[in-house]
Amino acid sequence: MRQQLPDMDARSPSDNESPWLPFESRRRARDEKREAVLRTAVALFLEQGYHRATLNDVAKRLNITKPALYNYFRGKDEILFECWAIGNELVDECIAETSAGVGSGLDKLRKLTVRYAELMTTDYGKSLVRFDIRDLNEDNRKIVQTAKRRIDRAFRDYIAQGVADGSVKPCDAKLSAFAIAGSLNWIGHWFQPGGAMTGRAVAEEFAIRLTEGIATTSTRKKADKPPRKGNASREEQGEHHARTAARAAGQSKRARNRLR
Amino acid sequence: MRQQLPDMDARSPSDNESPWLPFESRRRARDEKREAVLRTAVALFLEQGYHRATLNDVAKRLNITKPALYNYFRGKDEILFECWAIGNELVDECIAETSAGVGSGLDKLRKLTVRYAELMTTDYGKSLVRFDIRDLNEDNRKIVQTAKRRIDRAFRDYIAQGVADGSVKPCDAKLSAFAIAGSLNWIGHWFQPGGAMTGRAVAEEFAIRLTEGIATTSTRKKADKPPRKGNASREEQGEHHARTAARAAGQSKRARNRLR
DNA sequence: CCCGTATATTACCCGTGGGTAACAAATAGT
DNA sequence: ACTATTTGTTACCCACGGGTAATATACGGG
Repeated sequence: MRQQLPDMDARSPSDNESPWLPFESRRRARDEKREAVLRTAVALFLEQGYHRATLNDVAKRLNITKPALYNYFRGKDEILFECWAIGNELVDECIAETSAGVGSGLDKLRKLTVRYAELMTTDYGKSLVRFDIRDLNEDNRKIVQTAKRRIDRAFRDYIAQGVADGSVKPCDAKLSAFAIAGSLNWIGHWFQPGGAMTGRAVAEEFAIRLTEGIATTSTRKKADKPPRKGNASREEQGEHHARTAARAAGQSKRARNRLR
Repeated sequence: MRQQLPDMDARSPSDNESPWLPFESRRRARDEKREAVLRTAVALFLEQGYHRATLNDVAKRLNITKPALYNYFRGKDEILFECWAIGNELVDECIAETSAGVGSGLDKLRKLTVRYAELMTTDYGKSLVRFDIRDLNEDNRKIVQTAKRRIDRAFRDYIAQGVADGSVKPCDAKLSAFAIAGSLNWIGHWFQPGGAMTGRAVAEEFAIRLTEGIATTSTRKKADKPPRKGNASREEQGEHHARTAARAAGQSKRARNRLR
């Protein structure tokens, strides 16, 4: 009786994909649905704010009803935490990649800055800085706090390393890290896709701007030509999607938070 | 019957002053109480977050009960807005003072940066960046958005002015302003009084650090000696308190938001 | 001394939204 | 086909907190 026109849903195979087509054909992999919930939730939490966004809103956007969400999560705060956790995995990958690479302290600082900045233009990245830690339960709050310290440590270590190898002017690593990370975190508050600049463009601009104050070498090597259409940046975009896919596949640990 | 021991309250004349001594002697200037509500509310909203902090909490901390708050405010969101408005007045004063002064674009940018940074270490300053605009009604939200644009404009104008007069390297004023203001705004998220550095110390460090990247002249003139005990900085502290007092007295416009 | 106004209290309303219970439909295995 | 399991649904509970009504207390002016 509620068989509303299937044409409406067949119109877009990967539009803003919800695995739950209105009522029928809801056979699908569990984890796929779980991730769909998180995608929708993080978007809604960012749009409306965690407290204004209700679970009914989340469910409605997925063509299901609120109690169905409880098949995948214990409650609202767990959804919040899982959204954050995905963002955190992405940050961890940034740090891991950067640390694995070669280069001076300044090089690594810049590399991390670019990656982190671009992450801040995505939903899961924003969740790292716009969600309120106090909405989590005791355990998860501790996890988040520890992770935040880890990120801060990464910035600080690269700066200290740069001071040691001469690529960075002598400075207070702690304060410099706060200054840089703060500026990057703030991106998560104002960036909106669809604006004048892409996330990648913003990231590259910020990386230069934020590090040129403490670098010993001048940053002004190339002219101000916009880095559009460079095959290098195109390649990196591909890499980005590869990373996202890899994360989706390798969510190993969190994936078995299942209970039932 | 509820005459709880007056010793407990007589112990501290200016401790964490609430004009409502437990039950008696509640004759006091109206505006003084109104401001006390705001002081308490902003502190609580920052501690707990706006949605977790209840009006009962606010009232309890003032030794009164929830409905009494409605003698001074129409509702919770108006309290939030008024807290924000005080912070905004303080910012406006920073901008006005800076614009009134003399100096190059870089000088002004630095001056504003110092003042703004220090403001971010205070409760009312934090309210500017930690309160969620979406908790306000339509009208107030517009006011806040306009004010935010004004602040951004100030940073941008000083940078552009600096580029024009040669004190600032040629750069995209918009992005540079975002980078600087973002870093400063983030102070409001991590600074806690009682830490290793005072608000003023953080402010001065950030002002140097954030502007040295775009300045044409090197910032490294004086050594790293902490600027304590300088008569100039002492004078500025005095000036700061004078400003605070002036604001308390001259809240002219908002003060007659009275209705009844 | 009495009354009006301001300001506080107690008692209450009620919308909201997270969470649960009971039940139904689809799926997979045998 | 029959049944167990998964995964939905509908209907409900109830704690919480913003907001209001009715009322009491203090103060200030005639």
